[in-house]
Amino acid sequence: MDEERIEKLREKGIAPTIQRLVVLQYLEESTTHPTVEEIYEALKGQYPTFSKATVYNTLQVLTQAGLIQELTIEKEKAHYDPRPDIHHHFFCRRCHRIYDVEIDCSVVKRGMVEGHKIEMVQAYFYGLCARCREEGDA
Amino acid sequence: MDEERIEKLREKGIAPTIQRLVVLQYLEESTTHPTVEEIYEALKGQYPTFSKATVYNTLQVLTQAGLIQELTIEKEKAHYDPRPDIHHHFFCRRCHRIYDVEIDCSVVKRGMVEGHKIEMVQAYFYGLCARCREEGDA
DNA sequence: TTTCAGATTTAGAACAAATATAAATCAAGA
DNA sequence: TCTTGATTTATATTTGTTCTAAATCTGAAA
Ligand SMILES: [Mn+2]
Ligand SMILES: [Mn+2]
Ligand SMILES: [Zn+2]
Ligand SMILES: [Zn+2]
Repeated sequence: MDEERIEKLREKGIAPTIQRLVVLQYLEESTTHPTVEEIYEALKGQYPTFSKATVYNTLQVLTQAGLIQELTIEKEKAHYDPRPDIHHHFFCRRCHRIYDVEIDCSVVKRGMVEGHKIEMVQAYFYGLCARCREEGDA
Repeated sequence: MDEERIEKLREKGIAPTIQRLVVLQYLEESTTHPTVEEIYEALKGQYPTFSKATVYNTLQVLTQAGLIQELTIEKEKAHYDPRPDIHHHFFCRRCHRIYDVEIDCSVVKRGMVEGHKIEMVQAYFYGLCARCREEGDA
């Protein structure tokens, strides 16, 4: 059930509309850090009048509320992550998959770098992923 | 003199045209991690027929050659960094300044994370910079 | 129940960064 | 000097995102 999800939104003062619940559910069930386009394409069939503007609006609302986070790992388009906590990511240049990476960095924990107060962190590793490395070369 | 700069380009097989030298020099003398717009605005007066397309082309060539690097620290627009080596950055939400941050991360040094081969790294810290913190609050 | 007001959704226009295109210019070697 | 390929340039196009204004929905008040 999405009772949990409804509660999650209510706690942040966000009206739990069907559209918002569907976007949040899709994100939470995904592991790929999807883009707006991917979210929209996946959900538009399910809901006839569903609009891309709503996807943008919803993701903005959820991000601002700290329920999800936005990744700028690709220059061209934003990706979205159902996990709002600080964690790192790996982007494969071959298959374009985005992996979560579990590392804990002492600097992040300290909350300060060179006198600057850290409020958010994004760390992106780029290269060739394990899966792609096993297959063909380069 | 820009003899050094000419040599730098030649080593990478890049023809040292005036436009490329001027862009590279501007970048090397900057400390702000400028955008295409900023680079173009700063240089267009200096060179009458200078074009924004050339700035885009040049930055792409220099980035691919590994002479500079591109930062996706802001979703809206790319910033450019004369230092091609791995180092981290801090972005101030108040003044929008981008600071270099000198940290060395053991994961980066190892060159591997969870089976994925690391070829490049971008780590972005966001928050309130030292300068802004001293001044007004929030 | 009906009415109303504010929030939300929606379609499409507008915007901005970046890329693609094709003509003009340049530079080096024959 | 002529030729050829690389580079620059102006402009058009593309793409992701934001803005706008009308339509729709929802919940409270009458
Ligand atoms: Mn993640
Ligand atoms: Mn830097
Ligand atoms: Zn891969
Ligand atoms: Zn600041």
